[in-house]
Amino acid sequence: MPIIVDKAQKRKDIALSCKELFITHGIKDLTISQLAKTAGVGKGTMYDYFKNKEDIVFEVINILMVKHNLHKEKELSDISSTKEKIKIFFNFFYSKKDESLRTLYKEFISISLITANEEMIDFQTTCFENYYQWFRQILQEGIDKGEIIPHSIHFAKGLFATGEGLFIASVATKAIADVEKELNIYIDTLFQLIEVKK
Amino acid sequence: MPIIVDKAQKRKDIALSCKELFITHGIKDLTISQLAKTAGVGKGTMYDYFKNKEDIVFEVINILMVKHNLHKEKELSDISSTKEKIKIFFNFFYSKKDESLRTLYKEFISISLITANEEMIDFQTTCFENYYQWFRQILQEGIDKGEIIPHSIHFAKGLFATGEGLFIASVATKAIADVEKELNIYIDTLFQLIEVKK
Amino acid sequence: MPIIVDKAQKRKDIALSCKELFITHGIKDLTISQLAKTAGVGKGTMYDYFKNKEDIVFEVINILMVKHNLHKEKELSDISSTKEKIKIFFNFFYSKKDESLRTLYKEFISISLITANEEMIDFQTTCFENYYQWFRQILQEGIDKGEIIPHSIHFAKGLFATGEGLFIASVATKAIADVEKELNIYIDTLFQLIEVKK
Amino acid sequence: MPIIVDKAQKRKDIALSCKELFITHGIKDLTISQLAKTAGVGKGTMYDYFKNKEDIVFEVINILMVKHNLHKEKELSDISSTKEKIKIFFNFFYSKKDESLRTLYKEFISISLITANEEMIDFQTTCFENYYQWFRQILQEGIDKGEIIPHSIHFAKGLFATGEGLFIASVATKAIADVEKELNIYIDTLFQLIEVKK
DNA sequence: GATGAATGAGTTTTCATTCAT
DNA sequence: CATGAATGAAAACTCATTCAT
Repeated sequence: MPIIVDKAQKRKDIALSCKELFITHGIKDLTISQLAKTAGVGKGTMYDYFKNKEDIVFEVINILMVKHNLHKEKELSDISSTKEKIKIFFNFFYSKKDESLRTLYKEFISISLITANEEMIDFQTTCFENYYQWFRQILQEGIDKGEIIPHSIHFAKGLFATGEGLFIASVATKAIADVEKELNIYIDTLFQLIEVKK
Repeated sequence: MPIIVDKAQKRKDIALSCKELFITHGIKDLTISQLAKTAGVGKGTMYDYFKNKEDIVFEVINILMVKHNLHKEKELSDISSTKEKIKIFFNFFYSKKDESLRTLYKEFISISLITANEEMIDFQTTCFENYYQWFRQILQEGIDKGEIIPHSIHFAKGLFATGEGLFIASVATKAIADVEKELNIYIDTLFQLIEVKK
Repeated sequence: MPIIVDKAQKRKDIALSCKELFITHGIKDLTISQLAKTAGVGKGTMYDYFKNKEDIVFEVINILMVKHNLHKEKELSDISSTKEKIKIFFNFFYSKKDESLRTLYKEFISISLITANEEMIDFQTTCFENYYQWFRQILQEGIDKGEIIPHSIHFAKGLFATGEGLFIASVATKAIADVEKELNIYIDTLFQLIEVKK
Repeated sequence: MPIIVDKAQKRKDIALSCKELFITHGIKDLTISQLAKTAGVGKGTMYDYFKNKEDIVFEVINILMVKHNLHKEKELSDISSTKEKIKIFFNFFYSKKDESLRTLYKEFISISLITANEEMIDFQTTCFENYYQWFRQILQEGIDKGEIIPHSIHFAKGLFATGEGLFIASVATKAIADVEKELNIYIDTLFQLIEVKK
């Protein structure tokens, strides 16, 4: 009787074994050989489960993202203030806890910008829309509760973009020394305008 | 007596010869050999003027950026409305005219995120601060003219980040079909809040 | 199940295939490509088994040295005269039979003098000490048999050095037309002094 | 009126300017560019005075050798003991004072063993014969003075070879920790045999 | 199902040498 | 006389991918 392997699970297992290596060594400098050795499988096996190196990164990000989202969802459920929710969301861009995912995310954006294959774009699109919907919902709830003005719903897309833009600037330049501070300034300034004065 | 060459000028000349190739073929897929051939010089000559491939991109971006800035400055001087100025600034992210620089800029961000050498970071920092100051000045002038509320000055950094964030999202995802529209929505929404109602 | 290869054996096999080429063309003028082609393997395979070109030479010398030593040991066992033994030992430096190893050895010394990595030095040290011990033993046996005076034991290190020095001079100059003759003169002169007169 | 340049002198001047660089950086790792810059002349000029890089090394060694020989000759003239003279000669292989020339000499031997062009061989031959004659003369004088036995004249060639052999072994192996000591052991042992007992 | 041995195209980079001025 | 700009051949080395077992 042949051994039946849960392909999807093994794919996840291999990807997770590689996670640490990706975080410590960066994506670019890793070879399939190293990754295979780390995962404790043969090089050929890597190709049974992944199309190529990017595909592995892809899976790792995917796993971490899902985990991160679950966590964030829970975190958000405890918060009632709209502004606070937005801030909670944004702490991905600076919290110590998310450092490894952030490192990976940075590299993933970099790869996405150059080698934009369909799957990557689809994945990034899903992510973006997921977060966009999140913002939409948070803002809508705030509007419904009368916390913020109805108009603020239009900031949903822009808000995420601002976070990502500041994050990238903080990584690629010395102009943003403290992302957290800058994000907070931005959010505070915005909320002074959109909060309903009672 | 030997020929004395204006090194800086020749560097610029070579870089410009490569510009088109970079735009059409992308940075990653070009080899020094191809670039040298295109520039009509030997491979060794390339290494006399540039440290490596990135250094060439660097020079190209630099040249185009300076040119772009000069042009934008002129463009802005004809405009008096603060909101319009911001929009003018942002059309870099979607105007047909800036497409090639944009393509390059995208790849440059990508490289910056991964191979962060000191020079690149410094260049990116200069760019960021340059644009940040621009926004600051535009907003300050608007405030001084009584067009927008004093508080809006705090959006300076965030505004550029929003532009860049939306741009990246537009490149890496399908979620932003029309950057121009999204940017305009964002700016319009924001200005409704910061414009001084008369 | 994958093919499991005896790495050490294959290393030896490849090295031996390259032997002839090294001898006829010299080390310096050979490229990994040529060597790979000669060995009938791919360039990458060469790098699977050897760190670099020097490492291949290293293995070749190693193999030939071991073989040579075994042979010499046998040759020496048939001889009883101390002087004759020394001569037998030295014929490495001129015998027709050892020409190829000698050619390689010459190049190896050359490399050792310039690129002194730890492994090479260790190998050379082992060789030197091996031969030194040989001389020591030969001389000691001669002393024990009453053939030569006890004092001669101090020549052990010097003797090997003299051989090597004359060999190098014979390769690098025209001053030593006939190494065999010079070595014999030296040995004969020395033995006239250290032989116990009966 | 054209400037008349003393070709031979300028050749010497350039070579001497390069001396330090050769000693500190080794021959192999220096480029003509660096040497030209160090000598304060153009690359083209280097080719006016030297055939190639080896030719420069050649000239440097030549100059240093001549200087060294003059010095040694003077040193020897103050000594009367034959044994002491031999030792004085050999201290080239370990004295602190000759370290730079020795470093260069080592590399020169290395080059000679591989790229044996006619001129190098001729130069090495001249050197060898020069030293050989020196030893011959020292020994002959010792014989004439009745210090050492007539037979010792046959050691002339061998003696130099022993020195060189020990030197090379000391550079390429860990087996000769203290060249000075080994050389002295060798000479002392030999002189016990060839000195005329009074 | 799994493996790891084998590959070779492809790229970067160096540097001796030439030669127009 | 002197120069340094320009060259391009040449070499080392990497690594994603294949495939026989």
